[in-house]
Amino acid sequence: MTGNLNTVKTASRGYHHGALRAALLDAAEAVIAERGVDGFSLREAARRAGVSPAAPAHHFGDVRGLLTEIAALAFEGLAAALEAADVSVEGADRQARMVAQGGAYVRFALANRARFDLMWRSALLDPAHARYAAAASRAYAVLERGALGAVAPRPAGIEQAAPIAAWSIVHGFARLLIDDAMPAIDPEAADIDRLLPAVLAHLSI
Amino acid sequence: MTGNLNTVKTASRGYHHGALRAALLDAAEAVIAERGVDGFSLREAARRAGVSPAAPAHHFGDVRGLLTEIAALAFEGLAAALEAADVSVEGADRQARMVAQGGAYVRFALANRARFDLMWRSALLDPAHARYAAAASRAYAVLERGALGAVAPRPAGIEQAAPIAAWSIVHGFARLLIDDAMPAIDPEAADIDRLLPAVLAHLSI
DNA sequence: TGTACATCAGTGAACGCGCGTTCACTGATGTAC
DNA sequence: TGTACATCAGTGAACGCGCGTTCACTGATGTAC
Repeated sequence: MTGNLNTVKTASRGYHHGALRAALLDAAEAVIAERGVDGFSLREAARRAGVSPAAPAHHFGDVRGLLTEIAALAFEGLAAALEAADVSVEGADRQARMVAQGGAYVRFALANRARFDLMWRSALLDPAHARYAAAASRAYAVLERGALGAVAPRPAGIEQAAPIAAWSIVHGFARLLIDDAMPAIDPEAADIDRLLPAVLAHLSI
Repeated sequence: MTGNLNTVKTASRGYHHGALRAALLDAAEAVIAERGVDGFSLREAARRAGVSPAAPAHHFGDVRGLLTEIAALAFEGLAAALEAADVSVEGADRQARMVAQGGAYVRFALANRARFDLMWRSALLDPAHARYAAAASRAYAVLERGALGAVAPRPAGIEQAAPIAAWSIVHGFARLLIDDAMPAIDPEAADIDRLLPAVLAHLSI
């Protein structure tokens, strides 16, 4: 958790909270970060926001609504991180842009483990949620642009193998780290900074 | 689910079941396949095996024990699939072996979605479980051998970037498919058979 | 071959738990006139 | 500027639920002699 990203103001708190929606999002993010996605509960989030268990319904409908909102915010954060990485290598060739974006993708996942986990738990999310769907496809569009190059003509053939390959390798690397599948490597340490470029070097776009 | 893999015999069933351990594993696999990992419950597995909710404890200790056993079986299945793929391309070059194993990896994941999901849910599993740990590292060893080549001298440098790159790309591709992150692609259809080689073509080992 | 007995693999009722959601409600806010 | 009133955002108690595990128990099995 990176803090009260969603809290606009801390109200003096009478009967009406004033900024409960944001407070609930913050609390829920904290619960997920501490206990993992499986350890999340709506009641616990309400408890931390200092509010009755029935309160969240006014803002999010049900649990799924709250979780999907969080996933949407996470996708927006990922898209922004990818875009920033792309801007930072303006004018470079496709391979360089891909490496820059790939690094941003993995760094985002490691810095937001629980959030990243939630993003892909589709069983818990509402696919009809507009903001969520928009954010997810925006993130993919940014990634695709980086991998294909802004001016590369889209081959008329089947699916885009190049961006899928790029997405797959960074996603797989991030997931294996997050799921503790590579115990020899410490995700917190500088290992990643050395290993990631070496891994991405095996990808030719 | 591929069926009663674990059922050795169907006992006539008196007070003692006769093959309850295997029956519980089968039932648990069925529950996970139907309802997903999050939808699993020990009671439901016991119910399906026709047995009291206290019975599983005699064979697996607790839920974690049962789930870890299933994950261990899944890792053994994955290792076997990878090995079979490797044998089928005996003598070919590293790239060809990598593609063969990569295909086997993705096919295993798609044919065993819930099982594959469970394999990486480390929060639910017991890392001290001997069979599980052994099966997981065996699977990785097979993959590494395929990616590096049996005779390739291990570079004395840092971590093995090549096998990690190969693992990452196939793992990422499989996960994105399983998590419904690529809605344009139907994991069941022949799409995969066309797309996967094109994706793996971007990986140079 | 028969018998005593330890061990094993089940039972089923009960435990306490925390959950998401519903319900009738009430206090606060803000708008129309 | 004051007042009536609709709407909004909370309360807190209660609902029913299914869960994993514990417990004292009992029926079946198999082994020693």
